[in-house]
Amino acid sequence: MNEKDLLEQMSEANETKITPKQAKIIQAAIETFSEKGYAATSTKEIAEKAGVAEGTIFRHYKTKKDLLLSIVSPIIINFALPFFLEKFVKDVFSNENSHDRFDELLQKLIYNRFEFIKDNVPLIKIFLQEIAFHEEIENKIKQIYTKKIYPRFKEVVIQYKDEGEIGNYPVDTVIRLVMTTIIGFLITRFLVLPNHDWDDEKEIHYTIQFIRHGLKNI
Amino acid sequence: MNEKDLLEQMSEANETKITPKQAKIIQAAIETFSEKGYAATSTKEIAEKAGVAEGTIFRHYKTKKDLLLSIVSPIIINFALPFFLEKFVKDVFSNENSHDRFDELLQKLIYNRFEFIKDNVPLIKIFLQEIAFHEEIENKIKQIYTKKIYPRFKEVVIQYKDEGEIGNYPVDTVIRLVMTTIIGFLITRFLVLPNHDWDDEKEIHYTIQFIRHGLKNI
Amino acid sequence: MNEKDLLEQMSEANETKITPKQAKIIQAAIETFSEKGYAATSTKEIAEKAGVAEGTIFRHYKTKKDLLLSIVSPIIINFALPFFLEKFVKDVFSNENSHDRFDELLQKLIYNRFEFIKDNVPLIKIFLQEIAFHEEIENKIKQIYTKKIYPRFKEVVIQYKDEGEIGNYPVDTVIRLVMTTIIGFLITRFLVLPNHDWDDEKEIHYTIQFIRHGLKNI
Amino acid sequence: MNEKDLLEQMSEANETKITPKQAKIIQAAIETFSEKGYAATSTKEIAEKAGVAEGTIFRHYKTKKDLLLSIVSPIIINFALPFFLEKFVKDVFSNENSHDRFDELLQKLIYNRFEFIKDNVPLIKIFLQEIAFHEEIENKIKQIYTKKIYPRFKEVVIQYKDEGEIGNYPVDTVIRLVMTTIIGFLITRFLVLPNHDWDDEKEIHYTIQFIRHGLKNI
DNA sequence: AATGAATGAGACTTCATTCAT
DNA sequence: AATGAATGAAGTCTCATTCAT
Repeated sequence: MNEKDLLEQMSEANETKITPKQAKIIQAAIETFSEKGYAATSTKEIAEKAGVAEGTIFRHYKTKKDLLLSIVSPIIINFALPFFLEKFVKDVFSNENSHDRFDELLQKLIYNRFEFIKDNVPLIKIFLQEIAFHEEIENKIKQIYTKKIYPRFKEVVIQYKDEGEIGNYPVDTVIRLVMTTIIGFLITRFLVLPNHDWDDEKEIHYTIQFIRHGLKNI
Repeated sequence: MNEKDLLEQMSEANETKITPKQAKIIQAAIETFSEKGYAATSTKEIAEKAGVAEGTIFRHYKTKKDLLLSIVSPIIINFALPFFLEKFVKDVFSNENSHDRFDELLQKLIYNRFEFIKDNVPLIKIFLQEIAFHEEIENKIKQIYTKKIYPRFKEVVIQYKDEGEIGNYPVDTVIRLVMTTIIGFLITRFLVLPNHDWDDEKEIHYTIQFIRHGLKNI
Repeated sequence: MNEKDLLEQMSEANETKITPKQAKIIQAAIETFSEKGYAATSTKEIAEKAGVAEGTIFRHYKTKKDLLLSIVSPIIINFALPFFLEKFVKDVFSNENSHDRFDELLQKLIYNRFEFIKDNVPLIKIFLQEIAFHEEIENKIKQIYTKKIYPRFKEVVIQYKDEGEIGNYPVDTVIRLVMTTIIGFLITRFLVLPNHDWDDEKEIHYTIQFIRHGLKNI
Repeated sequence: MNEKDLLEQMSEANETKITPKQAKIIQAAIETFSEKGYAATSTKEIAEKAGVAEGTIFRHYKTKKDLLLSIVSPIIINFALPFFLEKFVKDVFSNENSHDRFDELLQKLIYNRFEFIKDNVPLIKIFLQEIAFHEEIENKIKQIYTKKIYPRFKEVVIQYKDEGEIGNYPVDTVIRLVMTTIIGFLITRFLVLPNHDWDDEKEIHYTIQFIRHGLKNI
């Protein structure tokens, strides 16, 4: 059910089929926005990189900002995707051994988002740069966070606190610490030092261990 | 000794005394860059907000970018300030009880940076936004990190590993996890949710506990 | 006889039967040109208002200006229509009582044009706006005026001067005063104050009286 | 007293002294707007004709429309100028012979406006073209008409009706007929047939006679 | 030191028109 | 006949920077 909601939200752009030139425009825009930032990118530049007349951009997107939003909006939803799925919460309670389940959850969460970001580095870059300056983006993310991500996260954290996997931290603090650590890792990995010689599996393993030990009461 | 180096580096602007108009320009630039981003801010806007003629800006700063750098450069150094001080490392080894010393170090580190950011939110905002697009800034920070911050941090981590305060993580991973957690907290606290009702002391306490437990071997 | 000439001139468009889409285009064009002026109206806007694709307009009219002329040309002829008819002059001399005849003529003239304009306000608006900027329109109207309207008008005025209904004004001055007063009334009535609470019959009556007394010698 | 009001209203633009380049821009804009119409005139064209960089136009006028309004607004007031003066009404009642006074009034009115238009043909052209499309202009003229011109005109007409110079027409009809005739003459003289070989004095004389006889009861 | 008029390059956007479908 | 994607020229406007005062 929720998945349908998702698809509806996502396919605003898809309803009108994308022409090849339009695809090239999007491609070029992502590249350039990501490299130079939205404000410092000219539509002329995008047009040239896309091999299209400048006017063509404005056939498909009323304004330059429209183009930005049509690029950024989908990632917000896609990034939050796992939290939309019923499975997410169910999975958490499926295994008998709570300890292993927590481990598994963190692993899934990280690997999932890891793969997603890996395939969308430029988009993530644009997204992170532009949240600060466009209310539309900020609002959308806030809405998705408070309505979808936060409540599910909370449920799960409370469950693990009850089972003793998480120590006596306030729920919100737990969420903050977990998200901060995961997002921090991903940003370091893909944006700050993408060219560093990473052993991803090991690094993810350490990160999970860090979180799990960090949250445990002694 | 090092402190003198620092001041020298910092006071490029101070050598020629800052006129009142110039101060207003800097003030206005910080405000506007922070709100709208460097590229989306016009010098006209800065001039208006500063109550100055457009030309006056260019009397003090050759280009708009010059103005940006004159604002951003000092924060890089200031943020790294504690690591420049000899005291930093010495302190680490002063206390007999290694456990308490580690706690104290983390506390000092966080409180220090906490106060600094608290007083410089708009500057930090500008800084974070613009590293991505200006090589000058990126290079400066990389240089300071690799020459000043990283080596000291490494020394300390190794010491605590020897003393058993930190478990069997690779040094670089430890540094990453610690920095990520601290910076993540500060960004959440001051940029993502500045208006949230924070109990700073408690939150800092939890964050330190999280780091310490997270790094410990079981 | 003359009427046939007229129709021929008018039905340039009619020869190729007007399709429903074309009719909608004309309708939309009249509306928009009249509201915003020719130069400020975009073909896109016309297409949208007509519920037609942009390209469709150019299937029927080679250029935007073609569309304008196809709209404006007919009104020139239609407005001058009474003067094309033989009847017009004949009527003038038909009645025995010259005084009543003059009255009747003015009445017919005004009522005729009154009804015509009433049914074509937007077209008249376009026409008046665009004469100033399009030589084609200006030339067409000048030609019709000098060849059809002016000579007939002159004949009539001379006749009434002979009969003593019009005083010792130069013929051209008489024509100017009469046209000015009639056109002035119609423009005031339909363009300047269309929403005023007009008692049309009375107002026309006064206007005729004004003209007749104004032209009479004392 | 009223004259001061007038000057205040007029000198909005004059408060900030006009630079030579700005004067050239206004000059060029009047010429081009008058020839091709506002919408069909490009700022580039104005800049070229003025010998100025295109950007200079926008230093002085925020938008192209601003430029138009700064040109058109003064003529509205200037055209209505006589009606602002106390003298206007006083004069009307000064002469003992009401017949001569009415004649004199019409003469003054026409000659006054005649000279004004003679010196401002392009401006009048712009004004007439653009009232239809810009609410700002329409509102301003409506306001001045209803507050300044109409009430004075009414006073005068009533007075002359009392004295028997004007017959049994409704006041509003009288005003309409007089204005229509005068404005109609001026437009014919300067806009419709400016190159005709006019004997202005004679034509004005006839026009006045036409109005006076037209308004008189028999 | 400060001003603000002026600039030319270039920004985003609109437009009439064409053309393959 | 009709569409609508695509275009390139042109339109309005913004911008960082210069320079005479």
